[in-house]
Amino acid sequence: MSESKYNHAEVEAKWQEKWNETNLYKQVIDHSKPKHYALTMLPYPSGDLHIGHWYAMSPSDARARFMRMNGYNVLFPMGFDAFGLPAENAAIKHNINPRKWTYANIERMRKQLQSMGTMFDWEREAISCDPKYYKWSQWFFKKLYEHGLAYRKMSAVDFCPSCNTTLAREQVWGDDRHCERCGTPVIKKNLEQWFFKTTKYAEELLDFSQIDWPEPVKVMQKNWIGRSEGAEVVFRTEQGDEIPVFTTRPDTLWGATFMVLSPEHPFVEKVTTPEQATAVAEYQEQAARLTDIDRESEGRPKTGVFTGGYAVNPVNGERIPIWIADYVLMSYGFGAIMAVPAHDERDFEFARKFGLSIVPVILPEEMESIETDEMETAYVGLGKMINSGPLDDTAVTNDKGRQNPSVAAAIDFLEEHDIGQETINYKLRDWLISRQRYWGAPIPMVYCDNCGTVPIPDEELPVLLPEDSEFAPTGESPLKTSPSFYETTCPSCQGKAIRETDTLDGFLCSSWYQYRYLSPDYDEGPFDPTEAAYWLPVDQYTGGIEHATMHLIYTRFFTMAIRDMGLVNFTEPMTALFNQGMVLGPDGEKMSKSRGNVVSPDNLVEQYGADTVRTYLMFFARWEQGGPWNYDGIKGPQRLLFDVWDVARAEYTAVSESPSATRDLRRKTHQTIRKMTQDLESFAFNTAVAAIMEQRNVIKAAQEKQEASVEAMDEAIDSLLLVVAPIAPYITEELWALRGHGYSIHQQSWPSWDEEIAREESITLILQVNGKVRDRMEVPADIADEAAKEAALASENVQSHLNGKTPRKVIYVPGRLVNVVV
RNA sequence: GGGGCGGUGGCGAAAUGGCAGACGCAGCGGACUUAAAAUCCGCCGGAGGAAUACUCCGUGUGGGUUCGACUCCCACCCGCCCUACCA
Repeated sequence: MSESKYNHAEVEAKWQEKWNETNLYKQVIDHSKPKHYALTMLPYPSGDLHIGHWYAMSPSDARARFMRMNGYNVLFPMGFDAFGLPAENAAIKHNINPRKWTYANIERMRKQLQSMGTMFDWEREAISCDPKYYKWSQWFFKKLYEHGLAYRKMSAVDFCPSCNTTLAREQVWGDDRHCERCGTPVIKKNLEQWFFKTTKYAEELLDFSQIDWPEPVKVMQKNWIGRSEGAEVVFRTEQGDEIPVFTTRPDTLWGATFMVLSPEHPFVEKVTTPEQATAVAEYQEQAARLTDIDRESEGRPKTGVFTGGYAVNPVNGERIPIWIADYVLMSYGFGAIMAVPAHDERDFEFARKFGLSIVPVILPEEMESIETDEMETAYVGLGKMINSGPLDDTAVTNDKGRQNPSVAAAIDFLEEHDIGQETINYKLRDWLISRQRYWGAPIPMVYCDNCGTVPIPDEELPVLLPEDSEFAPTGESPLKTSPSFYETTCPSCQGKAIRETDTLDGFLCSSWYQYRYLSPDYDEGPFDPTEAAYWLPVDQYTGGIEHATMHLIYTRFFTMAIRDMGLVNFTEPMTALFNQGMVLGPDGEKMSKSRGNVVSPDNLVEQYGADTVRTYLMFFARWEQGGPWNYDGIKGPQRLLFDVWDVARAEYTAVSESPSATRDLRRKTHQTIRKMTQDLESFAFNTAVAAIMEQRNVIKAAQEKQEASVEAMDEAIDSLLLVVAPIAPYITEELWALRGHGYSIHQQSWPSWDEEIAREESITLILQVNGKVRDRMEVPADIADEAAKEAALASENVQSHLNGKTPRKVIYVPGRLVNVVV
């Protein structure tokens, strides 16, 4: 049929050049069209693009192209999240300056991204390690500081002894609490660190009413934020120090028979008696040596030491011992608990082990009395309060917080007596943003003996990374090796001062990249307000679900914070989100360099061409599902595109034209347009490709038979090219031109369908008896209810399965089936 | 322990509560070819059956709702991922 085969290398090179020359993908403000800001998560420039990048980006690109053909003015930018650990570790390994290494990678990856045939507007590219970018990351840090959202404090942080750096909570992985990068078990270390007050927005972050995000992401964020309703209760030591605790069960307060402090609790030294000092110090040392896995694994027997000190239970004046134990974490609540062994498993185990007293204060409904000695485990169920003075007999239900009568009564009691109050506690912690690393944006602060902590004035931004610093980790911040960097003068008093030598967490840079894309060269502010007014917020975000609890919380927090500064006028950065699944390695495991199962697309792209690889990636799995990589099926999409090439170039004549053949072809054509529209709208790329294949099959058969009209064939081919264009942009552009249409196919309108033409004339009616298929027959699609039922009862097979019984009920499901019930 | 996602042919998968397996891959048989590749035609969940007649079984397991369940409900098993002594 065709003389020349499709040469993907030639065609792709040709159109890439033409697209560049003609600025086909330049995206500018156009008030005559509705805007659509399509955003896909930007990559780390840590090497080459792997198949996962293609899997994430080419369907996103197809969606953006689809929106453009549907009349939207689409912004679809790309950039590089170029700061942070992955880039730096790789640079260290290759013994080359992180900047040179990063930019070399960016060069390569940008080419690979272009070869993918994406419609990215490269004039909007933003690179987070570029001084003109991080100037504004630093500016935002200052803004957060000025608005009381950034503070510095001494803090025990997760520390990787191998990478020599602190880690964010999110960078500590796995059951054994290991370093995300190198797998080394994490230890604790105390350092002075900068934090952002993410907790201030904990409540608002729980409100998802303004966003159309996948349910799993919302649930994961909700769990991550971890809201608990309860009470803060102030206990007092015998020395008179106040020790507040958080509890979700203030109704068990009368059963608090001892207190437990975290070994790192600041009051430990104060409450410890001289006799116990040695034991306490030893225990603290031992706890500090343990990694969190050892401390936090649930099956591990409880350990702890008595401090010798006592506190007073504020509700009943009981003198209760104060212990320290590593099952109490400094990082949650107040780092101290009231222990109610009768009604908490952990406290029960601890009390039994160390012979501490157990006082039940909840009587289970079905019991007359509850005896401590007979308890084999803590009782966590419902019942009524006992041994609780004025609150005795209050009902205890399973409800949370004030919904529970006993909790409500206890809170009222606390507040009346001024010993505590209702509180909500969150698992969410403030965002630690200090990094003892070279490859990040320097934190723009100086420390002056006279003036204290002073921000760098705006006109002196950016604080540039020094070139003369060591960048390999030494345990100290690398910038401490550069006196020319840290020795400075105080912006306030002009006296000698020292710069902050830590750098910003890369997640800060990626919290606002969607804003920098608007105007990557703009220097009057972080983004051009004119661009922002038109494009923001992001209409459709796409990316992996693995970012559910870090990036996607950070960027929401960031946007809420800058909204409160008046920098933007919306709350949510991304209105809609779609999560694609992950392409796993061929072994079914997550791809990683350490596992050696990373798949490069380069060979495939060379052999099959970008269009085929794109089409295959969209076909090979449900997009939100992903799965283990294999390319066994790539021949399918390859044959599909070869066939498209052949049918679109065929000289077609209708040898024996028949109206019904024409009608059949047109019906399938319009059905395909409808299906493609619905599927691309809903990210169902795999069934979209299947629909193209069906249309291909129909067109091939029609060309064979030569019965459909030339007009119907032209319509079939042209609309096929249009609906395939977002998926396979090169081959369709070439064929569009070969068929004599104007440049470019990607600027055409999405084809519309006619329901009348798409409608089926006849259907296969399924005939069931008692829900089992017994016969089927071709009937007109618009068959009436009665006619369908009659036809069903007339069927021999149906009659034979009725065994002479009288139908009790006959159900007709229009267009589908008749079910005869006996 | 908590949470999320999933379990359908040899494989990837499809299916507003309505014909389970669309669309592909691989495989098998045939055509073309000196041969292979490519291409084309046919078959392709299991069992019985000469059969494109028909029948039975079949979407992790067991129940339930329904005229009808891959789909909804309850209980459980398995796999993957996240989280975890969260007071």
